[in-house]
Amino acid sequence: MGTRERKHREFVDREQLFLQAAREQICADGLLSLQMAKVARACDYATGTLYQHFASKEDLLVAISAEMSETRVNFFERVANWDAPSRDRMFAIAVGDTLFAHRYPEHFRLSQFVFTEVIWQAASPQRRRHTLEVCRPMGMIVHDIISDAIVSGDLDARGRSPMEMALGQWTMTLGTHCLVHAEGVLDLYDLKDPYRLMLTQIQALLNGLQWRTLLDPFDEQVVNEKLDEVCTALFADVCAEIEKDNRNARCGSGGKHHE
Amino acid sequence: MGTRERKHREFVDREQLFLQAAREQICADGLLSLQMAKVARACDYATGTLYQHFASKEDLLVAISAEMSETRVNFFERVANWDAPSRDRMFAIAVGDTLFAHRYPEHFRLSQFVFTEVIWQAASPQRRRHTLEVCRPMGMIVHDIISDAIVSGDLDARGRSPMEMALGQWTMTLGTHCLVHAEGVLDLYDLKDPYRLMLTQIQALLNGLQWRTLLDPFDEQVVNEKLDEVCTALFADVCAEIEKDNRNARCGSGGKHHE
DNA sequence: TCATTGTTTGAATCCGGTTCAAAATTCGTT
DNA sequence: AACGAATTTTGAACCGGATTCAAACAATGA
Repeated sequence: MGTRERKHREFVDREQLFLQAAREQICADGLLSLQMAKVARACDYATGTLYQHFASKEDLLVAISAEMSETRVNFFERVANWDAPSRDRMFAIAVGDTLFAHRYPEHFRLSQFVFTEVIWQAASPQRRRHTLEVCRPMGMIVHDIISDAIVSGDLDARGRSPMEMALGQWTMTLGTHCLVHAEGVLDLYDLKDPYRLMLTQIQALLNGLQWRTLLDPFDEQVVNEKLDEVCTALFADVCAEIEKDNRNARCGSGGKHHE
Repeated sequence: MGTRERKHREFVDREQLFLQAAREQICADGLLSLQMAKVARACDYATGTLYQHFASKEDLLVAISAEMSETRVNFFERVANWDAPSRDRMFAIAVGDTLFAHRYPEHFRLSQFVFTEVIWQAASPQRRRHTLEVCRPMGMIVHDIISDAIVSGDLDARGRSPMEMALGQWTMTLGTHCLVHAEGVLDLYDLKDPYRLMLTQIQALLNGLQWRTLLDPFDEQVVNEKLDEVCTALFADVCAEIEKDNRNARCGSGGKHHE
């Protein structure tokens, strides 16, 4: 009998509904003023029902972050399936992440908050485990790119494991996301367009790792060509949406920005 | 008459007292369970008095972070006054930060939380301004190192501003701090000793930027020598304290760790 | 000494997350 | 269809803790 399955599907759908509503509220009024009761109300359910799905407010926040991460993983997968030199794919990972950041500006803000001890520890252990599981493929894809690079001779890891080699680029992108969301910090030194600057620094890093083929990271022309190549080959749709959004500011999926 | 000054000094002292007590509570019970009333109580003042100093709980957290940052600035200053090649000084900045992270393990956890939109926006504008002001010298010191590098010919910035050149290392250290505090993430790929790995990646980055004199970032020997040089020349005291703490785990300034 | 101004106090208020007993619904059985 | 057990939903009550603010207190100065 399919009654158990139907129940389960309905449950999943409702969870989706809650997540969606919560995301919209965050986009509309900011992380600050997300309220459990409002989320439930918006979906025409009682507060208690919301708690059938999420052990706490923190748990809900982590769940949203995990869901967004699935989309992010999709960006990584595009790169994984791209037939291009290993170094270009590694670079494409970074480019994808900057596009993702543009397309879903709330994601890294939320993610930064969610990985904070206070929030992370207040989420349920299952939720934490699931979230890490969702994120794992991103690392694995990078891992595989580096393995390819090593076997193909593009990179000499000198006995380092692939993830050890990845750490520089990983932390650089992560740090850039942080910096972008740390209001006022970039202004201190009046830095513009941090993501573009990051891509230059990443090219420099890849050079420093002797990842073939080397290129001149300070040649705007060259880096822009690489960038465009990635955008058209892998992220044409995303770039188009970003273009569109530039007129018609949106966020997550629908709803107007708060202040 | 010095009565106004005395008043003011007492006020500053009391603020210090509150900050100290709050720091201790965070160390003892975690960020999670910091309570305004408890902090006031611990200092034998009423809750309201605490609110004379800090507009809100968030404001207090940001204030703690700013105070810790002053210590961090001191680490940067040691490097600023060090007579060594520009590249070694740039590297020393990163080393200093890893030592700082070891010495004050709570700082970056707090800092990550504090720069979160939710907390940052809930602090008073004055507090935010002051905090940024406290942090500014760190950037300026790095700025000056890079300027030196450029004029001395160690580095060709190719028209980039010093801070643009700094961004790679900056984000890499920042990202590493984030990663270290994102519980479970490093375990996913079973990465050990992220700070040490970061130093290797930074050397690779500096090579990629063509910052003279180049060295082999994968030669453990070479990097360790650089590392030791910085530790003995600039951070002997800190390293000694870290040694000591390794036996006798402490935090901030006194008080036992929570769970 | 007394009025004025400024500071401290902590009980009362407020807010929103969380709970849970009651109400509603579902489901299997007769 | 009717019944009752099991499950789900409901939302008002509960609770913890941040924040406020009127009253008490202390300092200043005329």
